[in-house]
Amino acid sequence: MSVSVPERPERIIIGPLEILPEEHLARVDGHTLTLSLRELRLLTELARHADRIVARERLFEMVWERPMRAGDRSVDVYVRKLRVKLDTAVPDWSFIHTHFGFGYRLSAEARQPVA
Amino acid sequence: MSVSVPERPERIIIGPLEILPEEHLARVDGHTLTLSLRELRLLTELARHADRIVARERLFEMVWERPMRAGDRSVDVYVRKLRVKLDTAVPDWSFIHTHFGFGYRLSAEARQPVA
DNA sequence: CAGCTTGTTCACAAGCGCTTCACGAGGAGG
DNA sequence: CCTCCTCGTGAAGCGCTTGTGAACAAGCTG
Repeated sequence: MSVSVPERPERIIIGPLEILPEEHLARVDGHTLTLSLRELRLLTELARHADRIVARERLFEMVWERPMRAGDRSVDVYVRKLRVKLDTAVPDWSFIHTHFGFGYRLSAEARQPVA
Repeated sequence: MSVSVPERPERIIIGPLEILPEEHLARVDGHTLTLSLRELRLLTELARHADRIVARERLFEMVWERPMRAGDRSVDVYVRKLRVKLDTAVPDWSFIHTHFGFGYRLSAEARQPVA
């Protein structure tokens, strides 16, 4: 049997980004993001593996909970949705980085100040 | 039969440079480098032979997994790509050193402070 | 039923990686 | 100093991967 330990709610912090998966909530630099279920789950899984590269297939399996069909572009499409929302909220940070041929990596990186 | 030993992932450290081949990841001084497959493999092989000179032909065979044709300049081209990326990330260190007529050697060396 | 949101899928545009060339600079040896 | 060979460097061509906008269907709400 399992003894239930009173677990504190998961709370992930990546630079100015804060995610509370149980609360379906993500904030960045004060702003609360309006994310759909898929968007939040994708962001959460990326955040749980922050600073590491996560393969598309792995991301898909974690978020969609089924194997990814070859050629499925869903992950890309949702990465884009997240990028747009994050970028709108905090234009001077970039979070989701593409690793060509491998997958994506979430890291908070300050962006070049505008010239 | 074989007893499976839980192997820890390979992790190579050369001064401020850290390489995690299985994760397709290399960091230097905190920054995650954006490397292509070839770049990462070349860097990995150089790093596995750190502080020793590795002949072009050997490098080519380890990275490309086929014999090198005479006159092939691929190794040089990729060495350059790595140098540019490393130098952009940490300008005050130099890593890949040319040994004329022999090959290349990876060592972390502090560079002259700018005049 | 009409209007909105989410999720999925397409098709095209854009970008990136790999390879190969070409030319110039830099060492080595006479 | 001259010549030959090695290495540094920039760029073009091709194919494949990723970015992006939009259409379409399903579900929810008033």
